Amino acid sequence: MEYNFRDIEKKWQQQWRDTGIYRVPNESNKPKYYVLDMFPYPSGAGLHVGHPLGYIASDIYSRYKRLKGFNVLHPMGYDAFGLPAEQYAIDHGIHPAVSTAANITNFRSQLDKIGFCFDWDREVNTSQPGYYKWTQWIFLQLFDSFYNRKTGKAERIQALISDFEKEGNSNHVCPGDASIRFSATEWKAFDEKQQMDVLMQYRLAYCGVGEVNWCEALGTVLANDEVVNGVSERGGYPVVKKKLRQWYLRITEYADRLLEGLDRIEFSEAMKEMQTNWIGKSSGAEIDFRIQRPPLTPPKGEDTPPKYQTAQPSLYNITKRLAEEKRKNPTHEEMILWEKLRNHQAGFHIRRQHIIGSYIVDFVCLQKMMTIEVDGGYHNDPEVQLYDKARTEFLKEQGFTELRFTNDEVRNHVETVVKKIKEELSKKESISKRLDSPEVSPLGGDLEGAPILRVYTTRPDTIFGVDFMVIAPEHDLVDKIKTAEQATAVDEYITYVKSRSERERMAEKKITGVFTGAYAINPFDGREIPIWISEYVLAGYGTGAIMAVPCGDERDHKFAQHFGIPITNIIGKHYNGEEANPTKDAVLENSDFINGIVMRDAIDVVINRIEEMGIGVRKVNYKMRDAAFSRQRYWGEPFPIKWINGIAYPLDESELPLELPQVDSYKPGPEGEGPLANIPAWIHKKVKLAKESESEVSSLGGDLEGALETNTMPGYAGSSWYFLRYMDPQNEKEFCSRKASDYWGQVDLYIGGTEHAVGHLLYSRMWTKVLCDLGYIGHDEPYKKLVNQGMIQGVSQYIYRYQFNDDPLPMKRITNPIAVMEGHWPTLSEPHTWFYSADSKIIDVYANAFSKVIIPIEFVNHKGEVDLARLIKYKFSDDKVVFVNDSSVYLDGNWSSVSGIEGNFVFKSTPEVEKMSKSKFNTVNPDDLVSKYGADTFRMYEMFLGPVEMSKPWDTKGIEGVHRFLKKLWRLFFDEVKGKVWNEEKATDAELKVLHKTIKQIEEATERFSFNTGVSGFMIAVNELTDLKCHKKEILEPLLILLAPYAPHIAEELYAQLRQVPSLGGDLGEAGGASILNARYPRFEAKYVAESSKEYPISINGKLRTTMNIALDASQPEVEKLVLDNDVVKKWLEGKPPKKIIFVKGKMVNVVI
RNA sequence: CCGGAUGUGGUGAAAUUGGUAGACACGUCAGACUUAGGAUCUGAUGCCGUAAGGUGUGGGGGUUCGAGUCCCUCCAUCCGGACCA
Repeated sequence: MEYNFRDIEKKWQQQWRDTGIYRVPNESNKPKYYVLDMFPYPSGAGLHVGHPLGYIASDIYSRYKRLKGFNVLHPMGYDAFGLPAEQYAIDHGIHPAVSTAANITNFRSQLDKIGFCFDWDREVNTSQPGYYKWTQWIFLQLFDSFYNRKTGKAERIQALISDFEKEGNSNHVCPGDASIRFSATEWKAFDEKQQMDVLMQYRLAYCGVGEVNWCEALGTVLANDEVVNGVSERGGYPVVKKKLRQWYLRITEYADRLLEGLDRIEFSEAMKEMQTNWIGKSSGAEIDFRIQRPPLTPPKGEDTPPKYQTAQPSLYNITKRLAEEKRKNPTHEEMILWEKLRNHQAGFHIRRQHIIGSYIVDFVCLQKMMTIEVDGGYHNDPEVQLYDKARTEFLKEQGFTELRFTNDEVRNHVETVVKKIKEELSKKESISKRLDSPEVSPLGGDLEGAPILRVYTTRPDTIFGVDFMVIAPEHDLVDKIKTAEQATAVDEYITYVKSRSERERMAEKKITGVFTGAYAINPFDGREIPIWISEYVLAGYGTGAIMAVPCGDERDHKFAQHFGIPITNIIGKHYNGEEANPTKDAVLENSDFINGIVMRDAIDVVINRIEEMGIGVRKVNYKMRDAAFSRQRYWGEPFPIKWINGIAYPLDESELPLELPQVDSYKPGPEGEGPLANIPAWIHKKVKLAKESESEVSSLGGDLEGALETNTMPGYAGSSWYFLRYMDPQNEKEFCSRKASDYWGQVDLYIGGTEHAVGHLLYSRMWTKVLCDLGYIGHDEPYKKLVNQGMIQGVSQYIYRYQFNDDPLPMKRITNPIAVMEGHWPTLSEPHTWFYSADSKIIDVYANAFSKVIIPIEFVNHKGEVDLARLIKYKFSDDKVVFVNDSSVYLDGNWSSVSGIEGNFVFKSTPEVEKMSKSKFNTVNPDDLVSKYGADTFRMYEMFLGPVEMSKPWDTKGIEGVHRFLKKLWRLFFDEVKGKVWNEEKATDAELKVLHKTIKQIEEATERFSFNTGVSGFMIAVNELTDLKCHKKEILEPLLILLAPYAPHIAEELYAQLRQVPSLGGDLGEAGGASILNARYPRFEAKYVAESSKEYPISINGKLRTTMNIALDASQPEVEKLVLDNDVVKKWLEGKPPKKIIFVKGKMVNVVI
């Protein structure tokens, strides 16, 4: 009876399917264990041998845990939305759902052949409405939430609104724009649109404006990897940055919790490091510098811009309405005072209800930088007081003095009030008089709302080493501070920067920049610091401006050297004048009040000082940006959002799933919008809005006409929560019942590649945290342990082609190094392409004349020899080709020797290890291997290759060894001639020892995911049992259970064979335990492997010289005596006594001479 | 440039805490059985050397009775990130 793996595997796969043995219940008294593979995208290319590596590892572990008595969840499904299917649809007109379904069918059949224990009843597919209904639902939760920094959790927008109504936003710094501040009164005065705009700045899923890669020629938006060198990958058309409305996830709010959570999960240090770097937390300070600059030339003509723009531009549309409102409805007291102050009555121009920053002051004299407030009774309200305090601080920071009067004072003593105002005004210097002085107030002159230069630095301690400032070319200040003399140079530079692609900026390390003409003032010593513009400062990070400290920062140093900016040394001998030294351990010099302090300690001193002075704040910064969450594509989840009058309203949950419409074309919409924008029926689709929105909209006039969102969600939307859906995949009422998620909890083991280190893994961690904060699940980290599988690389094969160039007769030159015998060269009537064997010496000699040509690996045998006949037929059937090695020529199907020596009629290719991919012709299809060797062999060989985490090249050769092992195992049970050979005899001690040694070894290897050593453990066991001629059921049955996770089919078959005879040891399995899947894992018993003696290695001075068999319970003196009596030891001692004898019980003996 | 990982026979690799380096396989060589061998089995196989012996885990240095393993330093390869103040 032979090992007929084809029949066996087919039979058991069918049987397992029929009995539903892989179905996992959500209720069980067994402990749970959740094993998950990273969500595959079902690509059209199908699987190659690299893909199942992780699945096999997780399958083995799942089966192992099941045998160990766990209720194991091990599901599989498809991340089915994505670009490739969309591209295929554009190219072939086939609906992505159709091609995706076909890919899935193929994928599934490939997986099935390998014999995985997935519970297919739990299969999910992100592109099916039943699934993406819940993706949309979660999006709505994100949209309806904000991150409360006070509690450190996501909370409902409604809670935020009620806080706004009570106290404005004084307790909720706006994450979208920290300068947005308003009181409860102001909030209430905002109209619907203003309120919604403000809320949008808080939502965890929000809409903003972002830059996309827009390709005019293709009329579409391209992904980053579709843009190569500033042009489109397909077609090579120019790509520009275009601003489009985009959805984002406010993941930055979770930066700290994402960092903190890393301490609680078992990811590799490398992985944690990557995530930490990506989040990029740094702490330092934001410091404001006043800017000094010669006055602008007075504006000419009619269109004089308003002279005093003090409002914060981003909020202007909100505050303006509010100010107008207030001007129209002044309080009684405000009117009284206004009548006394208007028209220069106080000697200066006074304005009322004027916007400064995001605040509205009652009265202001801009020339004197003085504000006047009239307090009503409500200012006793604590929240309003808090708001007033913030405002006073802000105004003070801006250089304003504030006068405050009560309503009573104004009503009853208005003349005294006016007198006081006049006094104060005349006391203060006018800003016009101080324009040239370094004391100029940042809000003065014509600085048009851009008064200060705010920089972010991690090194405030270097404040006295600042020799220049650098602002990003995109910085708002650029146009406002450039001087007339520098204007042309600045404009030219900006043009130059715009002309450069991001790639160029990164690739070339050119030092470029331009001086603005303006100076910042060092707040501590009044030094004038020139302000430069350079592309090395990024607009998106920190404040888009830096204080440059050349002696301590390499880039600053190079910049200073390049432009000849004098360098201040604040670290004495630590700076050598040649290159910057970024140390924190130097003692500061030339640094005023921090002289003599170690830099590390000075950081806090300076931050405290600037905070006292009100010119800066301690600040934590993150590299991480909010995650873009929309795509201008068709094949993704539609957003359940309707736009009405510029406001985004969520749809009612009853509208979910909001299904993708059928389209005729997958072409992008106008202006880079997604294909959905082409469908009027989509845009105008009648939908029900969420309840509150519905009533708000109707209260505004009930115009429910609007437009459905035309963006779709990105690929990672569905994969950010899929691990939850597996727990409760058929639930139509919830994304996952709390009961199910509480039972299954975290994914205990997550296996997948490193390529998702920062994308998927961060996003799904964030989603989990939000869902946890909102109370939908009970844990805030999705994956307890992560194992990264290495990549299986392919081995590509190359041959060498001779480049003809202009030389029509290369033969002579090329053949020169070979001793060619006269008349042996073939006579060619027309030009041929010449290929040279990898071992040809000519290649070394004329290296430049050759180019490498990739050939499919199936034409190369294991010795590296190319099957030329097949290669020519496949690849060069239309070409005239000649193949040459060092002594022979292959032409027209025949080899002939061209040298005196006998022909060596082989043609070799050069192997190279590369990524496995279709384009490299180096893929190996698992289906072929499974049909040739069987799934069990394939599974074990993938594991045998090496540690799962490690990348390694695929080499099909070794699979024979594993196959041989399974056949050898089979022969312990059945002989080809004799048939059944297994028996029920009592096992010997030696046999039991092999078994228990193996139990221990396999169990330990499996526990630590060392599946390669697990496989070799089985090989050793089978080799040893073969040597012992052991065919005993008592030994073989437990061995099969050990093997079942690795090679389930053969284990099940042999187990069934053994069980046709009543077992001696009683029933090992549980209810319905006929299958080995339900068997109980054998218990290791130390007594069977106990030894009484050991073959000790005997070393002399640490070098092994001999071994001796010594009893394990021998004492040190006994051992010393034995060892010194040994001939080899005696020889080395040469009669002298040893200095020392080291004896480690059970390990070794070392004699020191 | 920064960060991470990895360097062990011809190849994939093993060596759980510092204790017999190369287990287990592939490949190669020799042999057996065979009409045949791309089946199966047996033996050999790190390198140098006939041998005794020497030498050997990327290079150099260190700690130790003893280092693939710990420390320092340099080099190479691969993978990420890109000017993050």
